[in-house]
Amino acid sequence: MAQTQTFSKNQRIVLDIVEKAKGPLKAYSILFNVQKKGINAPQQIYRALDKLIEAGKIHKIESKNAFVACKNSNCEVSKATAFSICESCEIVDEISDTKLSKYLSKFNHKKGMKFKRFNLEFFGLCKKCKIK
Amino acid sequence: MAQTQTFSKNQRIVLDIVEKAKGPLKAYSILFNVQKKGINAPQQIYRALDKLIEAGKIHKIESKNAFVACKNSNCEVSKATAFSICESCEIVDEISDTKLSKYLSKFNHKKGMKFKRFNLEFFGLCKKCKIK
DNA sequence: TAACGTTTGTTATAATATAACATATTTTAG
DNA sequence: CTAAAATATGTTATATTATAACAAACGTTA
Repeated sequence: MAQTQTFSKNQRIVLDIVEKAKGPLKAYSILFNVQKKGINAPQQIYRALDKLIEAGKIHKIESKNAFVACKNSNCEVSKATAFSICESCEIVDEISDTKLSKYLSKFNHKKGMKFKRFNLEFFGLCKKCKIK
Repeated sequence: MAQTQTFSKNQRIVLDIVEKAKGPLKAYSILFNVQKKGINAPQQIYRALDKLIEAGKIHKIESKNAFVACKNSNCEVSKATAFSICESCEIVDEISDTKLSKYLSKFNHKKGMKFKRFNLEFFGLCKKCKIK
């Protein structure tokens, strides 16, 4: 069941910025965006991001050290994420493909490791950048 | 055909360290390890790593900012990588599963993006850490 | 209301990565 | 062979990303 989560002031401010952004945001770019709202230090951003990631509201694009809002409204805990990243324009899309997600969630390592979480990042050229 | 690649002095030094390591190494830990060999600056490490990654000899574990030697001798260009990472002891294994690799290589985004490369990172607890 | 957990604010610093420039070395082509 | 081009090196400085540590405020809840 989709539990409505309650966030603190700073957490709401950060989530709001990331949700309104067109693409992934870097932590320090979030910081510059919220300085007028009284947030002054990186710590405050990273702390909020940590909680929001835990809650599945935000994902980290590891290869870019950047953060995006979760597009899958049902993705309460970010334990199965996949993204497509254009190497040219750097546009990032969250992939929500049930088959892919199921396939990977079922995947188990030979060496007896049971996976709790995965992150998949695809790289290529998006439609627009292919043409150029 | 497996083309034998030739590497420069610094590239060989860095590759050697990473290949001999038991697990992923951080760039600065590589640096400290090679200072006796006359490499003094991070630049030199990062430059060597870049080339080695391009050549598929080394992969970057994005979620850890660390580098491992490629275990798949046939993986000349690192365009399809998958790793299992223990969240407790941080041990990292390169997964070489032909089916998985084929499945993901064939995967295409709805939005017309053709993928050239992917990186997949699974997280969980390894056998040893599950017991503890 | 006291005790506890969580969030905030703040200063400082650690860790990761790149810029820029001067040389040197290796490779390629004429 | 040799000039030009490409690749690699060495070096200093700096940018970027992230965490440590501590004090104070807030908010539950027992």
